[in-house]
Amino acid sequence: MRSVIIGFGLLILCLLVLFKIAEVNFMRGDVKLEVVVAVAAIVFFFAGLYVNGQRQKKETGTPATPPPAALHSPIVDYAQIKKLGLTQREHEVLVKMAEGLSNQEIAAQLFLSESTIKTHVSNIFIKLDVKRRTQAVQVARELGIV
Amino acid sequence: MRSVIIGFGLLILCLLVLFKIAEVNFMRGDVKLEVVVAVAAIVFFFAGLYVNGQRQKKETGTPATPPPAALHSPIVDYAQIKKLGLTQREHEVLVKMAEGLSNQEIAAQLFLSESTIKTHVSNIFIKLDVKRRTQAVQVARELGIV
DNA sequence: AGCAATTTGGTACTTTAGTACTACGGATTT
DNA sequence: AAATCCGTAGTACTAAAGTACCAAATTGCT
Repeated sequence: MRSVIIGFGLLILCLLVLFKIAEVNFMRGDVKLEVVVAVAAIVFFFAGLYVNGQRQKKETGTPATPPPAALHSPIVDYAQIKKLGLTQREHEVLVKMAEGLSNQEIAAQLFLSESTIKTHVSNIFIKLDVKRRTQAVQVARELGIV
Repeated sequence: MRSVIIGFGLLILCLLVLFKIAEVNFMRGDVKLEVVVAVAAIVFFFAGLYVNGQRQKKETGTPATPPPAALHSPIVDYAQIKKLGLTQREHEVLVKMAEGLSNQEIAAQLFLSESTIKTHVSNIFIKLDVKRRTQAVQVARELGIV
């Protein structure tokens, strides 16, 4: 968390510096508007890539912090998910289910119909070999996929 | 894949339009350089986020170390239980609920009728301030009482 | 281009969960 | 002794969950 704040601080600082440099050069007529915008675009594009990359790293494994009795651990065992044959969407629904949401609430959060959620839920049950959602959550926790 | 191309095409189109609008307005002095750059920065930042998100979706397989994850935490916070006003029986039912059992199954295991379990479950919901059993389990885990 | 898997959505149905009461015996407290 | 809490159980109802199908559009892969 601290590194994220520091990182962002540095990024903002760099951008402010670049900004000033660009402004000065632009006012002198050395640089065109297009170039300034393009540089900003490229920098932020990669900033976006980097930020998302960092976020994904946490979910991909890397026991950065030892188990502090974490509740919904960010450590997700993707190998296990693959082994079970769970799809991206199904896993997404499973996580929402573990958060205690109803089918209707999950549908609203994912901008889907309740029917779709029910379909996903049923498929999850088959793949996890369970009969109820509470059981599914229990198994999912045991397998480290939520 | 096609949607990505279409999306990028639209994005580029929008950017070109915005670009021209910005240029015109900028030349007229209506808009400041900062605003133009900021808009470009924000758009590309989210574009970066989106692109990485799509990319990550494909790489689901990760040979991460399966974290055994001590599920059945034997550490139960009795002070918390008391604070919530949960009785022994209610806590007992709550534990069974967290194990993914149905009301019927809990009734069978505790040699009670399903009606009794329903009564307990309803009282648990009131005390935990939740609406569904999955939510109750989630809250119970957070509070360390299961 | 074509096939398999994924995602989304639907209908119709059964089952389980949950709500809102009531009631009663036993234990504990006042 | 009266009041209160706990545990038990019931009825009658509504809401949600779950099952079993089907179907169509997308996407991934070859």
